[in-house]
Amino acid sequence: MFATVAPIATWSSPVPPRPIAGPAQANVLEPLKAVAVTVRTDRDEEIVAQGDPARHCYLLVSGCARTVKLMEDGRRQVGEFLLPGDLFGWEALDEHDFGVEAVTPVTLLRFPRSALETLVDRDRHFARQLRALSAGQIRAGRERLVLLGRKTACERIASFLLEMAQRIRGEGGAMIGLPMSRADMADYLGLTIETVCRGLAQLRTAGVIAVERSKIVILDRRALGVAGCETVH
Amino acid sequence: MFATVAPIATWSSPVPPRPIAGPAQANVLEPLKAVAVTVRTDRDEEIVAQGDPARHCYLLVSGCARTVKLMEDGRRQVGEFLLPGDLFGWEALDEHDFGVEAVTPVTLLRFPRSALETLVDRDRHFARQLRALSAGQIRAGRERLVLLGRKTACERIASFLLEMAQRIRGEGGAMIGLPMSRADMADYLGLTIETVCRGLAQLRTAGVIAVERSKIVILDRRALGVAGCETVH
DNA sequence: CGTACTCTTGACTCTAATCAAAGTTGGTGG
DNA sequence: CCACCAACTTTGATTAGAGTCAAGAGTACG
Repeated sequence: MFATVAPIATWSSPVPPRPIAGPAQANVLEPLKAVAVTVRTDRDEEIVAQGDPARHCYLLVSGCARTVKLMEDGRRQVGEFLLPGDLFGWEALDEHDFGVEAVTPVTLLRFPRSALETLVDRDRHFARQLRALSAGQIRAGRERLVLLGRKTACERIASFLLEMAQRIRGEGGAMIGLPMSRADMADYLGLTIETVCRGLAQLRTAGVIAVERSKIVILDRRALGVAGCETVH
Repeated sequence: MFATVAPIATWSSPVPPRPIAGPAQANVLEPLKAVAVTVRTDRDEEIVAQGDPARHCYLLVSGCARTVKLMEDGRRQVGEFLLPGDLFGWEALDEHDFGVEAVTPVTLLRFPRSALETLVDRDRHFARQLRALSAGQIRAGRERLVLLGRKTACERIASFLLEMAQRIRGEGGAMIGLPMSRADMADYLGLTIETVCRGLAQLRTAGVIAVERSKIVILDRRALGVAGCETVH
């Protein structure tokens, strides 16, 4: 079925906030790479434990990771999904408030937070990029507040799919391969696994998307935007 | 009743992330004050409209304000409450994604975002402070994600009271005067007015707090922390 | 003193969670 | 290569927590 679905459209929306280490920016991180250690991790392995002393920062090179906060009774909230080029941990104070776990096998660069501090003080250009990164994080966080505080289950799911479609940007067209399980999606969206399934089913029935496990095709981007209460960008 | 309630305790928790313009830091903003305009606004007046071009930043001097996102159908999410010393708007890209409204009559300093950019580039000390501020914002935002994504109504309310108690730090003891209405609290916590009332009533019945309109006394801080799922700091 | 507003409480509804069970899929080993 | 197993996903039935609707109480203000 999926092999026969033609690419529907290329994105007309503006470029998403670009990761700090995207192709065009890779050079600004060069000084850090000198002191960086490459780390490889298997699926579901822990990269940073919640509460770890925050000595290091991480730059995700390949794969997908999730940041996680676990409550004492086991309730779990996924903070964000990290994709290649995403930086984690520079904003820690004394310790990492969220843990980091591999969603797929991942490769990361690990370097001391002090190295980042030094670079920021020395390199005005890098400092500006880091500022832009912070601003993007803060704004994205606020968008999540609206999602978690005021959107319905189905709206959250639609918004999530749009976000992922923008960020993953696979080879061809509107098909996206979601690296994370339904459980991860649920904990990201403040829902349960079952509700995520039902929401996807509802969007499928409405003809907005096609779903097959982790592969999702956006059939009607406009309708998905409406379903997610995303004002047209 | 409230006049007879003795102060219960002083806070034993660590200092909260300090606003950038608190007494000790006031000096670093001096260069900005030269180009700043003082703005005064009445209760419920709009200070920044959602979607305004982001030419200015604001430093709240006195009173309380809320940042607000309105969805097309009228659903509302309060992003944060701004208290004296809080900075708003530096993180905007092209436009302010949230509006700002006065909760009480407020005084603010308004200055061009470009002035902040300049200061940041020139003053390493200030840049570091701004970085600390961003980091604090990001961490606070993540805490909110857990609150909105995974906590029950009553837990959200308990967490909120603790946050406000820390930030407002009134003259005497455990009594806090909340400047915002139940509606503002509800939109901050992703709840309805009625649910906020019921949650407060529940905490009152449990003997954890005393409530009278906007005046709230924390009778049992430990129990409130437990009710809010706040791991002991 | 009256009016308008906010807050509180009650009754009922509805969305999403929970509990339960039946498909799917992919990986492993025979 | 195929069968089996464990994990994940999907769907269904029921429950619970928060939302909605409604009415009344308390306050602040003119």
